[in-house]
Amino acid sequence: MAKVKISDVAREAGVSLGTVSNALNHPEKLRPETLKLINETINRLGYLPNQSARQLAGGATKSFGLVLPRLDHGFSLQIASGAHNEARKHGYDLLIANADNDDILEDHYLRYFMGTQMSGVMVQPMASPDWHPAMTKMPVPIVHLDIHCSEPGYYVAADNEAQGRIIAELAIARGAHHIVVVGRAAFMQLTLRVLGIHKALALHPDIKIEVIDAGEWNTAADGYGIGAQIAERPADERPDFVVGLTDVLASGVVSALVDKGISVPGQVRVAGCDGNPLAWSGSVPLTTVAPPGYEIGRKGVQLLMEQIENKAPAKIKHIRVGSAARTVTAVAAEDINRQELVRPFLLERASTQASSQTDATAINLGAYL
Amino acid sequence: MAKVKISDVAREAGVSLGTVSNALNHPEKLRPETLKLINETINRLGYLPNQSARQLAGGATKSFGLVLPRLDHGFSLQIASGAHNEARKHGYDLLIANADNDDILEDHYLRYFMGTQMSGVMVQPMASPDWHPAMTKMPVPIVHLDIHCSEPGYYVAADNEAQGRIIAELAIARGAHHIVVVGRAAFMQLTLRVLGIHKALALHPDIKIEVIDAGEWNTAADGYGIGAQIAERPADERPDFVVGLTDVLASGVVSALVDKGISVPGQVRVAGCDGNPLAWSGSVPLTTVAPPGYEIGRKGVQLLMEQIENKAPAKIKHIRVGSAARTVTAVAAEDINRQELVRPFLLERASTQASSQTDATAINLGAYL
DNA sequence: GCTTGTACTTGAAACGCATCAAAGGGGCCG
DNA sequence: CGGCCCCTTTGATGCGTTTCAAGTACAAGC
Repeated sequence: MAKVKISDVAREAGVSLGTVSNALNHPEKLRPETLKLINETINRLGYLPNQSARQLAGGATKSFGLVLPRLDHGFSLQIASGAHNEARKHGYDLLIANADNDDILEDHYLRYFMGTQMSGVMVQPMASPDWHPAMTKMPVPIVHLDIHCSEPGYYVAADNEAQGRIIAELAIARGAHHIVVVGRAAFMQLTLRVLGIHKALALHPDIKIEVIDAGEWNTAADGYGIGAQIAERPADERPDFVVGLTDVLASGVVSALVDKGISVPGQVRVAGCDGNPLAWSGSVPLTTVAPPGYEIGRKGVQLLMEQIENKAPAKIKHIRVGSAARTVTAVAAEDINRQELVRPFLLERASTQASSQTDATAINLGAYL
Repeated sequence: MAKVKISDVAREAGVSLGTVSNALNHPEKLRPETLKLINETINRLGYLPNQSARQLAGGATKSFGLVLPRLDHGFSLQIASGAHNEARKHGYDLLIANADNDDILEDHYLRYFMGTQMSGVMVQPMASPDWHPAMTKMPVPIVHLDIHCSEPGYYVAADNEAQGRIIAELAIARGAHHIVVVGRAAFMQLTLRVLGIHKALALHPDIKIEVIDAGEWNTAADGYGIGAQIAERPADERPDFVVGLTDVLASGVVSALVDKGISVPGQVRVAGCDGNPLAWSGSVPLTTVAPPGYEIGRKGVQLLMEQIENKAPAKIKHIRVGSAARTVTAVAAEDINRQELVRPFLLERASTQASSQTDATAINLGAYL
């Protein structure tokens, strides 16, 4: 089980140590026979280069780190997917760490990546990174995703506030009088969505609004619990519009309401945020605002590449991806034939996602609205 | 931007290099004042230990690598989640790489992790690892997830065949005459599910079975396309039971059928596999077989720990997680009140997942059946 | 045959850190 | 006051690479 190292290969192949190294990193410098001989020896011996030593000796490797707050959040996955594809396009590896909704872990992995000679690091932070300015002065390019930093630094964010506004305007268009927002707003992004909702509703003081914390995990079960609680209220205290800050939450709410005999969207309308594909397929699609996660991941890597290639000290650079609020609101105000809007969108989205062209916050009108 | 290293900290703090190293790795060996002084200096200078150098000098670090075929597959996420929690419990980090359905990438990341002085590596392989025996003889503990290896090596797998059998038995219990299985069976796991279906149906030669490839990505849009195709068949060539090898696929199929005016489950019943939470919440939950992904990830890490602690050369060790086929079939044969089965299960699952007790393949009976 | 050039190959010097044997310092006992 | 022991700190050594200046061999040109 003793690990075979480069010197073993060299000895076995009868060449020098540096030559084996060249075979690995600059094969064009070697005579074809030598290269072939070395490669055969490598395979025969089962040699695996020690990445740590490579990184130590050679400086940064071509790989990026991505710290995500949670893996089971569809939106984070879209980010990961976009980042992955863009990174591979540039010949970089992407390593992902799950911070598991834990500030300390997030910080831990961040430092870990920083110290691993990664070429760059991306985070989708749980809180504003402003409280931790140390991170922005690191010797490794870093990009914050899905969040706005006031401090200097790179970030690319979706317009979460716009998403909230869109949802609120939908509610207004539907004649809502009492809106309940479900979700733990402890996450910056969700907070901004709530803010957007409040702002849009500022012009409508007659509409009552209520925010209910859904517990730490924002699961379907949490949504179900809150839905059940809403269902049990007397009719006049019951909202006529529920916004799940997350598709999974919204979905859970719908389950509970339906189970308790409340008609959706007859008595209560429900919408979510995230654009989870499962949410808008099935026989009864959920209405949902889809932030352009794929695009955010993509742009994040592009920003990283930019920093690497210019080697310039990170200047302030903010990118804000898509806020098709106007377009979408116009659409929402009309009464759409679901079949015409939803299905093509479902299909179109799947294909644009593959070709990664999508740039705007999109909305999908489902049947619960 | 020059990186500050351990010697800078040592000089600045007026102590020796080894002392700073001790502050990082064996703080208990230092006098509290010294420790405090060093920590302050570290923070003041913004020192970040170079992980590569640490690993090189100190041998393996406490971290595991996990290579997943895809991130947007709910099941893989459950694995990641289980592995993550178990790893953290032992004080290990978990780094995830996305192989993006690509054999070459999978191999690439595998080698990468192997060479990074990871303490252990896990893979959820796309194909049988038997074709690549080199990997099983590596100097790093490795565990294969969700797959059966005939070769010596460690693996922990769900009984995919049993899942297929369960679905098939459900179909039989529902009186199916013509079953269509939707999905790309190129993945080992899906192949096994198909195999299970075939085996269960072997006793029922009167039931017609058909497998339709859903394209490379197994997306909702793929499912929608196939659903549409099914809907357009003349009634007598149309199946009365559709199995999506994936929840997302099944969900897409349902969308298409409903859109085309085919009643579900009136004319066609639909079921999926994976146990995606979104699939079984909403107003119309999807029937789905849930392999114990969380548990697989957990057990995977446990196997890794076992290898590390015993330091024994990897002996053959196979773990097969859950196959509650009998129980479930019995349940399926009856006509269940959805409210009683589905909702409690939804809630219960969410909580057991948190406490990671779930061990068996479970099934959720939805409304499309 | 000698020079110049070309095409490879060599091996020593980092890379930043953990380790560990050894040295230092202080307290206690005799 | 010397000896001993324990607690703390030191710094040289090596981890497995990459890199690069220096070397070798061989061919072509004169």
